[in-house]
Amino acid sequence: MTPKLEDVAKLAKVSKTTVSRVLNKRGYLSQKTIDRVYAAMRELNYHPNVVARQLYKSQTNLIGLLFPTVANPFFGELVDALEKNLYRQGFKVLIGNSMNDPKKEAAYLDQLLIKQVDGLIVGTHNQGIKEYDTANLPIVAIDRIMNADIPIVESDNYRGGELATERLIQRGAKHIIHTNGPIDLETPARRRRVAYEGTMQAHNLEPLTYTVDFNISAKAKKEIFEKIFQEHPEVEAVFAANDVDAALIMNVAQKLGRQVPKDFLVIGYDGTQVVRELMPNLTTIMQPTAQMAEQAVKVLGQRMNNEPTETEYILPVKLWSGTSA
Amino acid sequence: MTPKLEDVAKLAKVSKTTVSRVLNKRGYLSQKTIDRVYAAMRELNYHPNVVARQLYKSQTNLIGLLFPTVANPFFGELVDALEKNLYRQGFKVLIGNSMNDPKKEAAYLDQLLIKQVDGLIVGTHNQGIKEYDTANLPIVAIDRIMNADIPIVESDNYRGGELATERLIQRGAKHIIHTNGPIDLETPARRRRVAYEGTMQAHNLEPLTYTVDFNISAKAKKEIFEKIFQEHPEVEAVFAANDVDAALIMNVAQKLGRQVPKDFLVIGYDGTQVVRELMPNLTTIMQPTAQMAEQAVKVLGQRMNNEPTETEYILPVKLWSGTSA
DNA sequence: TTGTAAGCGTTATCAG
DNA sequence: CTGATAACGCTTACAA
Repeated sequence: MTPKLEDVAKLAKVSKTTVSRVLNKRGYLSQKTIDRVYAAMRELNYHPNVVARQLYKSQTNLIGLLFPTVANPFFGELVDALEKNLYRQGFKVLIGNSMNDPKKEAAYLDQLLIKQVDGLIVGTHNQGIKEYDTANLPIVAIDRIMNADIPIVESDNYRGGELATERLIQRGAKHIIHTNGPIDLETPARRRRVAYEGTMQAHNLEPLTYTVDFNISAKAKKEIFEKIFQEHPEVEAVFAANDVDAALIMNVAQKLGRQVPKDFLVIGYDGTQVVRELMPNLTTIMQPTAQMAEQAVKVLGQRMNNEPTETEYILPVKLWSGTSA
Repeated sequence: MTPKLEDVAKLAKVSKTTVSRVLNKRGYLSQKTIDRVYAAMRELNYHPNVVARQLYKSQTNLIGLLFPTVANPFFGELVDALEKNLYRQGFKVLIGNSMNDPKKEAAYLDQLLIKQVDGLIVGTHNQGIKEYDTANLPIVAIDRIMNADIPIVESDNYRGGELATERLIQRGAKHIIHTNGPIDLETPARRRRVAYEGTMQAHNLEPLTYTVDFNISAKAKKEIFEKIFQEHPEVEAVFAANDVDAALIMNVAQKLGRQVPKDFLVIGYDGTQVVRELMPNLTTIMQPTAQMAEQAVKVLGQRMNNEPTETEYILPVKLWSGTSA
């Protein structure tokens, strides 16, 4: 079996306490003892058992990350940034891709709450999971409204909606359609819809929002987008809920003979690095993923130390100016 | 503090053993006792402490995933699929984005080997990390050669290289350049280079491979790609190491006045779902991420049960036929 | 059908 | 400077 502290102690002819002291560099120790212990460790290829340590300290140095799926570039980039920040602080990352399945999310939660992690960062879109309320655990939400106790880190969705809409108007479009998630979801992304509608009205234009569930397949989405063109042949521009949707819309538009940007404009949302590399011509609103991650980790740290925090952190967005709008 | 087993036992007026039995549905118990215990649990909002259980069982039900970064769509999709499969088997996932930093990879390894995880799935590109050799832990590699003890799951890189090269030749290109990672890395992706070179020679064409480090920035990559056109103005097609590189190359080509596919062809590699949605016109080789994930998890399971496994699993690739080549 | 007690591998208190 | 020993919260022989 894997050697334990006791084996090292025996081999080095010292007590367990001493080995533990060497391991944690605590207290006074003679150099001779230290050397003997290290030698014994090497000889046995000893590695301390983290779980035993976790039990005693009742902390795991693990942070849970609950997101829809890292297969989506936005969440992939965000999770990557979170991991980087957490690693720097000595935390490792336990990841759960709830994939919009409330059952899976609740199951994860149930298991993570159980002292498996020291904290949680949540960015899923599911609603009404009651476990969050009784969760006796520091939590931070990213782009998701949970309950009054849980601080939110988000990008400036209102400004993003405004920027996108203004861009399309400024480019000469009048019939502009917006796609967004279900209206009943209490997500900050809803503010984009509000911004879009407000900006349209301020310009005496008629807002029109299509609801597109994010869980559905690309094929189903495309059908909805085709309907947009059928039901509103006058449409000149679309402000999409995210970049993948924007790409799908461009694709549909081109199939229907619309040329971008000559007679149809598209603007996306998220603007991750990968998407900017794959489609540099797609005009989009960039969410500041790096700063969001940094802020979330910082706030989580404060929560874990019982320091006070704000309830909401709003980070600035930027326009990525391509040729699609 | 959070309630423990003992508190539940006291409240229900039974022993710790009984509570544990109820919790694990083991042995014979009277319904009355069961009900009393459940009631007590609810009253205290009790949740068992996983770490204590982990210590006793000396297993964590955690699997470590070591990959370069989930911000890259290929690894994002792969990690997503791995998580899905592992979750189904009752495992949770601890993730490490080594980001091509050998120090970080070694540090992760050091900590994960320490009884923190029950198994490891590795897909990083770093070389020469000796910890893997002494690792007393079931490991499976994805698209990476580690050492003789560690089974590899990969897609059919040779066939992929062949398919891509043949496609370009069949489309009429003669001056075809291939980009690939450093030749000294013992990665299965090297077989693509071999396949490319073999296929070219079989058609009496001269192969030419440019080495492009994957860790470098998009900007640095673009400079290398520009050099391709400068140094080889006769180039008619590029078989890129991956889809992101393919996109960058297309971008550079267009900036230099080359029209795709009229006078320049590009074929990518990976063919993840997101990329196919964003750039449906990009011809590429699709790696079977879902099957690779499933196979890796299956093999890891066998390893963990000390069952014999093959040393190599090669899964079939497919061509995604776009318009870029 | 239920309980007692030992043990999982650490750390920390206290004594020397 | 070093060593017994209890404790972290759970599971499981073994006993009753």
